[in-house]
Amino acid sequence: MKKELLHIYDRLYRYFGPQHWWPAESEFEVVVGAILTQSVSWKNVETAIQNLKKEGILTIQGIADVDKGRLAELIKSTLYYNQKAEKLKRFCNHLKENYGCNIFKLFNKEMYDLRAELLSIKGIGKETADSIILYAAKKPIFVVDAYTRRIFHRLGYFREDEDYQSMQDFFMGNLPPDVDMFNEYHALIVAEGKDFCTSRKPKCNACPLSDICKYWRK
DNA sequence: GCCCAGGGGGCTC
DNA sequence: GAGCCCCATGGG
Repeated sequence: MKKELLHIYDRLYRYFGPQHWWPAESEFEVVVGAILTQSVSWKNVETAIQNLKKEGILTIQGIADVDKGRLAELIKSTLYYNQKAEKLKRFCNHLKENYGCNIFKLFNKEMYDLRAELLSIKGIGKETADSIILYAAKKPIFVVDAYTRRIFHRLGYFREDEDYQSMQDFFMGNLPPDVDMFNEYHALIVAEGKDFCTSRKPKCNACPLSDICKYWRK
């Protein structure tokens, strides 16, 4: 199993090349992006991040202090903007109240303590928490998402409705805990999902995994 | 006009 | 624990 997973990783890496995730200028910007990208394409997030930078409030203090309606306006491109404005404020207030706005004090925690604390903040679920842990805190947790489920279901590893935790356990139980590899693997899965393993009409003939995919047997 | 994109929470049973 | 609904932009 380990060899199979590493083989798939190698295939994707050779095809797509390094993905350079997470595109952000700071650890805090990763967190903001992780919340804003919930159920929306990254393009929409970039617009919002630029707005926050222009406004000069892409800081913990800045978001904690800005008017909630104003914040919602600035991130309007990211869908569910009212809820996301609340989420950003909740996270920043948590950092302000417990860590004096120093995100690294939070990130210094042991990985699973950090995960539990992130999950306790309303608006941060498993995928968002794990993205923060891997891409901002740089600890070796495997991020799972809808693409992961779809691709590995079609490859024959998961059921169509496989739950998050069992998918994460599967990867973490069969791969060495390597931050750089986990970083690339998740990003490569997203690239594969976007370009080939799409939900409606998968482009199987061009897919770098088609010859080992159960879904493509015609 | 439709569908879906780098989800999460809340509610019911 | 599963099954539903809500949130509410932008690109193809």
